Amino acid sequence: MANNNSKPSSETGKFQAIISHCKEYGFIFPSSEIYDGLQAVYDYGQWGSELKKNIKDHWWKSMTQMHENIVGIDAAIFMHPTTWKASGHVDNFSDPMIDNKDSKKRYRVDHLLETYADELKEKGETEKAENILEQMNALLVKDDYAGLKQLIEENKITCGISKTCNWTDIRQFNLMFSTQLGSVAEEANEIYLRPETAQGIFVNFLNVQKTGRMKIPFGIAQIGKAFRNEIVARQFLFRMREFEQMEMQFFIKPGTQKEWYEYWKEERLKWHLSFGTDPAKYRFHDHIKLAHYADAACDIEYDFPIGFKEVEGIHSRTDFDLRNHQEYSKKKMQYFDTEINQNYIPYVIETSIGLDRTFLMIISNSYTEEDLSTPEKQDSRVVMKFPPQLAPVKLAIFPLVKKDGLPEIAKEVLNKYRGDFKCFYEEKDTIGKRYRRMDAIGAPFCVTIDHQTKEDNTVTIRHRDSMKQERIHIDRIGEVVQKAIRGV
RNA sequence: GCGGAAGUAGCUCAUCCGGUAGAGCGACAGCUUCCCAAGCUGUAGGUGGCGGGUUCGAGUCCCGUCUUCCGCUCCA
Repeated sequence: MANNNSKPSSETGKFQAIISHCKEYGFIFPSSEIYDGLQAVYDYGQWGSELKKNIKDHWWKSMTQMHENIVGIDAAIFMHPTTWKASGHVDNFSDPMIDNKDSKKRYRVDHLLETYADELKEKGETEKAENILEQMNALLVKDDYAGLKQLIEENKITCGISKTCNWTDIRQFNLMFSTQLGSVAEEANEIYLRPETAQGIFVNFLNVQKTGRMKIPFGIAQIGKAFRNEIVARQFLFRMREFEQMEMQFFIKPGTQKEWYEYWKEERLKWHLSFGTDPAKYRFHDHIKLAHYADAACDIEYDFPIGFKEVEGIHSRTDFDLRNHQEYSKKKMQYFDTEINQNYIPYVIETSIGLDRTFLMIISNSYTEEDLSTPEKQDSRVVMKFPPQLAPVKLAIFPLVKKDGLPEIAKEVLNKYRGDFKCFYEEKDTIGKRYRRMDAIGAPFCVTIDHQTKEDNTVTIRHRDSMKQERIHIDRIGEVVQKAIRGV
């Protein structure tokens, strides 16, 4: 899979340009920037937060409003610590790592030893290989890092690059952030900030099923923050330590997971394409190596300026989570299916999309630099071609000049529509400058009130993408805008 | 975490061999302007990432530190 993701430098230049644009026009700021920022944490600015909210609303509606068998919840970020034992996050996401001092390469300790064991097996030394793996597992269970290092050194396991056995001490990288619950330090319990929102759904499975009288198959959707201590968190919004997920867990009858997995794959891709994006910008990536909880998994990848990257994951999670919660909590996580007169633990298909990644996807897909030069004059513009439904500002309202009563009429228009959708009023600078500023934040429409408006109640409405203008009656503005923002 | 590069006004950058910072764009106020940025006038913005050292004197030299970018490594 080596380098099919790499992009020419002009494309990484585009990524830089997008990052700059996001900061310059109030979409994204580095977190606590006045203190030099905080690595891999970002804040959403005045237009970014509008865009983000619009994406959320659109997803939420497509799940809970457009499906009668999907409901939403909003579970807390703090959860009982046992949740993460049951989910496997405590044991499966704290990998010991080791670095070779000469090549500076970093390895997962278990991978390093397993590779060595495989080599031994190839040479026919099966017994020795098994022995090493046995020792490794025993040491891993005890978190005996000194012992693991010793095991590596005793066997003279070398780095593939440097061919030396010059290793650092073993260090552990924890996926989850922890904090203390309880006001007195000594009595406080260590709890985690959730690394995924899904568990909030699983622990509420029975509550929702019973109080909502839900019948399988049904889904529970949730939007919320999650936190992960990534080893390397970079690439702008793509890999953040604090991020937001939009997840839906779909509970189904065991044995039907194949069909439902395929169904949701298709359904989710349709959602993405509903933005009018070029289908060639998307691809599925099927997982060969599956996470500990899945029996099938794929990603929907989008062709970012930095290459095809995962935006959404669709996982067939089996009954792993509910079964484990049943075990740890001693509460029956079962559903009585009246059709077959039987109890069972439902299987689950998960769709999990990164909100921040979706945001970055929409931004990347919308960001356009246009050369508008004519023989007489050099000209260019940057325009965010957002789907109108997602645009942070729907309508900009300008008086052509700020006199002759034009601002008064413009403000009447503003007051008429500001309750229906986000409007922006501006009366300074030349009309051209104002148009271009609106292009930069992606407002799909600008209306301009001019002297003719006073005579016949018509205004010009200017379309963002084509820059075309048309003259319409002042009472038709709302209808034109509404039609566009319904049409995603 | 490692290697490389960089950090000067909101943005892009300049300041030659150390002598207490300057431009364009932008912003703001006003003028002009009857529909697509770069007409006119004026104003405000920098303890040169931060800390220390050398020096009569440091944005400029040295050390440390933080942050960002590129590459490597790792991954729900």
